[in-house]
Amino acid sequence: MAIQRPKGTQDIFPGIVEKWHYLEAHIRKVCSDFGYQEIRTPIFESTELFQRGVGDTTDIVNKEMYTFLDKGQRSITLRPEMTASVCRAYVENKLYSQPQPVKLYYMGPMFRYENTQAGRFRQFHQFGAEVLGGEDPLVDAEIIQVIWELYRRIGLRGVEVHINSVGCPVCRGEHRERLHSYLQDRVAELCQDCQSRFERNPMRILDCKNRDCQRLTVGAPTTLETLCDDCKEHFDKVQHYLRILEMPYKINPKMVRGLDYYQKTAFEVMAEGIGAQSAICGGGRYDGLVEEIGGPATPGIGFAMGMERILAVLEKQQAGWEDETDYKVVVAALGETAREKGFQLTMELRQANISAQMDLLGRGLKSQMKHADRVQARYAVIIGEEELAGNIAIIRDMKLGDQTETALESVKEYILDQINQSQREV
RNA sequence: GUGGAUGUGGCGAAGUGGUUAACGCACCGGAUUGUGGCUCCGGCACUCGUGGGUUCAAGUCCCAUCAUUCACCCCA
Repeated sequence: MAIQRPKGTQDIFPGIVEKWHYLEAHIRKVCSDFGYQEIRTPIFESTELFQRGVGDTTDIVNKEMYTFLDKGQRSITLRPEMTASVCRAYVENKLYSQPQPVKLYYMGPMFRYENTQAGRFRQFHQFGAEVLGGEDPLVDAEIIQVIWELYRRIGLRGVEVHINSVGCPVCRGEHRERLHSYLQDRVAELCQDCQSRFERNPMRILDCKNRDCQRLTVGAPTTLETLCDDCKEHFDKVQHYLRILEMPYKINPKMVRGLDYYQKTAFEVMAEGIGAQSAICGGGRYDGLVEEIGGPATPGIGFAMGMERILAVLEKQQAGWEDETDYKVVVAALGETAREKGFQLTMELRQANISAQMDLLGRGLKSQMKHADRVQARYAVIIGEEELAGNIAIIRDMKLGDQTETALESVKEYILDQINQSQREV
């Protein structure tokens, strides 16, 4: 049997790749408008980075990493997310000595060994942004605004922003105690996962999807109820700023994100109509992370969004992307000498930034014309023996169906004129 | 890791045990020996996912296996 692509990966080819270009272009523009600069980091890193950065209790580290030993017996992992990498790069390159905060964004493939389903892949793409060195709640509001503004520009509708505060090391202890005593008597009724969470990371029991667990946590203390003064003020201010920007959001006290490094603000964006995996973006504040991986104490916040999922929502809405008006030219030449002339002409057109193609298979005129139609060429330039003898070419407007003759050396000028004219009409 | 669904030519899709496995689209060629989009004609299946089994006979039944897909967990 022929070799096929690994499970959970995809080939993106013409017809679809244009949608990626569309999304990527908007992402770059929004980031640029907000003053974020692109960072590119390695696709693989030391396994230890993710173990420490993402957290040992997470599913990502426990069961989803692509980890292998390289020939030097180093444990290497294909990045499952990029926040840890960005923080590593920040520390390693001493970006903390540059003007703060450092505002970065990235796009690229991530890898997680999971079973696939709608909206879930083993190699998928994320766009994300991170702000390092800024602890003001205004930073939180700005970064959420980046997300919202992108969605506004690409016309994404039907999404909800959920926010929450999961507290900080100061107030987590109290929450943990109160949650423990609340659930103490009913631990046995929790699902298996939550029974182990009870000791390791009880907070996450709150957003367990198991029905029994949801029932048991109906009146359970949320992190919001136990926020320390600092966290509470921070959360209030984030909301205040979001309101100033007239950004709609919902407070979801039970949203506790799966990664260990989050504290204070956490947020998630949900979409409908793309299957069970409805989270299109997630993020939060991670003030202890940079220190955790060996850097100076540095506040940080960021998000990541799944580009496949964004495209899925756009597809669902049938929201398009602008058609690029591309004036393609196909040069149809017959006979060796004409083909040589045509080849030169094709090059000239391309040098003038006109998309031009020529038959490469030595086909007959009919086939070449048919091909010109198939590739939706606006103009066909026909050069045969007769034209060659008269040093002319036929220029056929494929859309209007009429054609004229012009001197061989003025073909380029003629087509440029035509293009200019029709652009003025539009 | 767990559960369900599916697996016929490039794509979509008939086929409910029995001659050379429909059809549509796409692709290639021809009908005007130099001109597209419509029409007509023709071309394009050495594994019906793979391997076993049942049967005189299997794409059609059974088993296994692989793949795809949806869902659970979790996440983007």
